[in-house]
Amino acid sequence: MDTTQRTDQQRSADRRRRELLEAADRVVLRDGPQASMNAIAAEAGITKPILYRHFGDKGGLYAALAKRHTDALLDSLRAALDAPADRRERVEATLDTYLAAIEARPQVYRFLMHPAEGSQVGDQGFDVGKHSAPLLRRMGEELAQVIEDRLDLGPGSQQLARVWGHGIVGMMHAAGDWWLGERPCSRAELVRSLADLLWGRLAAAGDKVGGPGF
Amino acid sequence: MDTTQRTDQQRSADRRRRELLEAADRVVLRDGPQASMNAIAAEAGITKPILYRHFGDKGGLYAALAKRHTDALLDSLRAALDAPADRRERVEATLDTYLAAIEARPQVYRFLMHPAEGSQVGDQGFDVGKHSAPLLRRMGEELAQVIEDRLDLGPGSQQLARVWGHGIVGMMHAAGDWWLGERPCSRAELVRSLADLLWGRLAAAGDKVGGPGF
DNA sequence: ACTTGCGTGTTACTAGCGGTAACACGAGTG
DNA sequence: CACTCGTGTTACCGCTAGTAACACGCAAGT
Repeated sequence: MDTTQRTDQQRSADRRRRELLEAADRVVLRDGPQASMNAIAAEAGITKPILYRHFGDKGGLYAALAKRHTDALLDSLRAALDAPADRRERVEATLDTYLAAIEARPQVYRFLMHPAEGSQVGDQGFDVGKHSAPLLRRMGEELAQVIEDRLDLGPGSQQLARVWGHGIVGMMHAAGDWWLGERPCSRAELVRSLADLLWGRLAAAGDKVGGPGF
Repeated sequence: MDTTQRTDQQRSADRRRRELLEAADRVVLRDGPQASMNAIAAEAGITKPILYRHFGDKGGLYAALAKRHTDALLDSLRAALDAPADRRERVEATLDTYLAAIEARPQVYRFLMHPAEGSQVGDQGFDVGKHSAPLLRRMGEELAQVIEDRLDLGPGSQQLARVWGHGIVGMMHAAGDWWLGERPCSRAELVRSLADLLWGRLAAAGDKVGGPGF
């Protein structure tokens, strides 16, 4: 009841929670996102109700799990975005950081973005649809803030920055997802191609064959 | 055994299949993607095993359901992409077509892209993660083909076109998703902002405040 | 020392899901 | 009349998320 005791208990609970999260991480990374609560509990050496006491429901556990990876990724992206270099270099560094992250830990990435990847039957996997969006949204909003803070876009800059933030994040995400699956080129080439796209090479390219408006 | 009879039966089966798909469509659009096979069967006025005989499993039914909407969307996108106009106009028309589609039928869109949106408990919803990707991939590949066919990109054009195809589709998708949720601006403004981004306005913008490399 | 409370853990259960086996009716065919 | 074959059903399995109810241990209060 007194404060010190409460603190002790709280600490112990926090440690337990961390242990449970680490166990969940192992299972999810091994079995994919359709890992059952039973399996996670077993990995942690305890039984289901304890998991539910700590995380409420499966969504809660997933959210806690996702937050760890999400925060880590966002931290490294912020670092790349804040590096002292010119704009194109920073953009390329940020793209490369993101791609390096998903390349280094594809299981984590697939867990965050592609929930029911390995599922085939019952499929009560995590409903990541609900939770992967937040990651993309957070990245979009953060990028929008950076754009608005640092670029002079004239009137309507806030709205423009937000559109661009979400659009660029989506571009990075989709291209990265495709690249991770097919590996059609090196990471550096992908980064360069995307930066070229953002730098207007699409508009600047010439037409290939003659045609009316073409 | 004879051909006419087989044809009759096949026709009847196809009609039945269409009816079932329409019933499934109604249920999914009403109950969200976590609609149960039982509910779909009930809406169609039959029982589960018939559904399974027609579609194999839940994924099969979803795939058939998704294919209808996906094909329709891709058709209208192709039309916009092929319109006789200059490049920027075509890009804007395509973006606008996509956004108009998701704006007009947001339930369909959310079903295709955000599987477990309304789920809260058991959540054995469709695993759209597995099936939404194909839509984005198809759009990316088609766009890549168009880009490669019509633009003169110099050496490495095929790879560049594919990166751009998937990247642009991802940009459109993410921006559209965000826009559909928050409606921060009109559709036309969004289209214009995205086209501006593709036209290199990000690179062309000036810095806002003085700084070393900034 | 005895009881009271509380945190931690368990077993045993419910409700609902996807999916399937086994059976039943109806129509055309030898 | 028997025989198949398509269409439909009921009744079940195994699995899941999530929950009640009970049991141990340990510190505090009297």
